[in-house]
Amino acid sequence: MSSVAENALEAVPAEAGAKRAPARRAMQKGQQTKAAIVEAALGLATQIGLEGLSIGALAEVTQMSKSGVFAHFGSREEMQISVIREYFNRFEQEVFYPALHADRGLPRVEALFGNWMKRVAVEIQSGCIFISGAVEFDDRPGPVRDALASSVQTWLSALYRAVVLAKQCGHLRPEADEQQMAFEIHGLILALHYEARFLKNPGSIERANRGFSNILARYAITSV
Amino acid sequence: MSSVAENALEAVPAEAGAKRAPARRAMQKGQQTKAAIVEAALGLATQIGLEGLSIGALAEVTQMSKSGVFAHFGSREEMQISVIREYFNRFEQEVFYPALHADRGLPRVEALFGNWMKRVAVEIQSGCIFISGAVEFDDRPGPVRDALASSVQTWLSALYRAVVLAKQCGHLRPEADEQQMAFEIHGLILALHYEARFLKNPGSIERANRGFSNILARYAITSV
DNA sequence: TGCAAAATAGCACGGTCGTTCTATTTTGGA
DNA sequence: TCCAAAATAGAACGACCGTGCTATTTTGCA
Repeated sequence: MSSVAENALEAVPAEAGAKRAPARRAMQKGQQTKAAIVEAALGLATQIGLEGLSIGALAEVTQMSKSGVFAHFGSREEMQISVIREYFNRFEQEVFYPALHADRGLPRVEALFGNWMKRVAVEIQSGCIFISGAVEFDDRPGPVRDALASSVQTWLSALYRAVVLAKQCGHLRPEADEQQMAFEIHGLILALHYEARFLKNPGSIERANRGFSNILARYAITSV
Repeated sequence: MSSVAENALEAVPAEAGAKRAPARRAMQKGQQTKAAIVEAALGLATQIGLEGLSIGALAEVTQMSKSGVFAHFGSREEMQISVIREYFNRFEQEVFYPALHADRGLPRVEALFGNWMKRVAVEIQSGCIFISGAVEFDDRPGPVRDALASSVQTWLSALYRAVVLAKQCGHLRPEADEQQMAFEIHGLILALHYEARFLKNPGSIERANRGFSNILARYAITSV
């Protein structure tokens, strides 16, 4: 077995107690509002970053009072963490779970990368919290950084385990280094985001896809 | 010839007029102070980002008054741009120029990457303005973004031209795509910065170096 | 050495920030 | 329908922000 975290993509704990509501009833008014706030915050955060988020701006967008918004979280940090959780959940739904329908091994790795690419292609316009947040919090310890880092690690570990599985299935050369391969894939996504979103270089998406083909050509068994 | 900017690493103009001082005399007091402020600002900006820079914090660090600091720039944006210029100059001195001593072709590409790696290895602790700034300003048009983007483009173009030269020297396979190669190299640097600085994953430097070897193995002529 | 000019300080302004405290309104089960 | 509890609003706070204005100090050539 691998030396990396076994527990997959269910890391982030569920909302700390969750008010002990009678199991499963329709959402209370408060939670609906909170969900709407988080939704709006997510939209803002992808564009201007987690640090750019402010209670005041959020209140304006949601047509509420500052204190009304604030009361749902108790602190700005908790609000940021809620946004990270929501972002992570959507990432999971959009990128990770659908890829599980692909066959174990190389097909699943390709599906993971493909879904990731689809998402990043959209995020060229909207922005990506995992990338902007990493820069904002790489030097700032605290619960927000922890939530962010654990979300990212969970996803990267899932990718890594898919690669390990591919090797176990005999789809990769025996000398292939799984961590190395995951690292190089990560680099392609980051270069795409950087060059397309910041530099606005055209053709970045094609280059990322070609880069992935190159990686496959290096690590995969060519003729089976 | 290539379709990318011909003019190399001397882009950023020299301080707008430069006060028309009688040619070359010892630095006036004001310029010394300004240099000291920029130096301090550079240290702050690499850690907390260009957006994290504040006149007040800068005044505290340099033991000056807010207005004293402010007067040297006239606006916060101009101060940020000064920092970008200084960062670019040092990057040039440290990464680009020394590599010109290497022979044209693959040796020079290797030197560029090697110097870049040396710098990023340090920046795992201190931070990199080209990376954090890209995230902070990818959605914020204006002179700061322009200064940043043009600095980065200048450097990436220099790298690209070195790759083109390598191909012209016959060091690369004829089917090698120079833009593609530069893109993949950029990805390695970004992945290194992300995984080492934010995630604190050990072994990232080695992985970036191995990634570069893999790229060379793909694009370079193996036996000459 | 004197004196204009440059550099720096001090202070105040209007604005935004997160947060707290205290009403007021709304909700939903008994 | 009533009423406690939950949700929301409103106002105020201290802190920091960039910037403009006016002294005051320092500089460096004549």
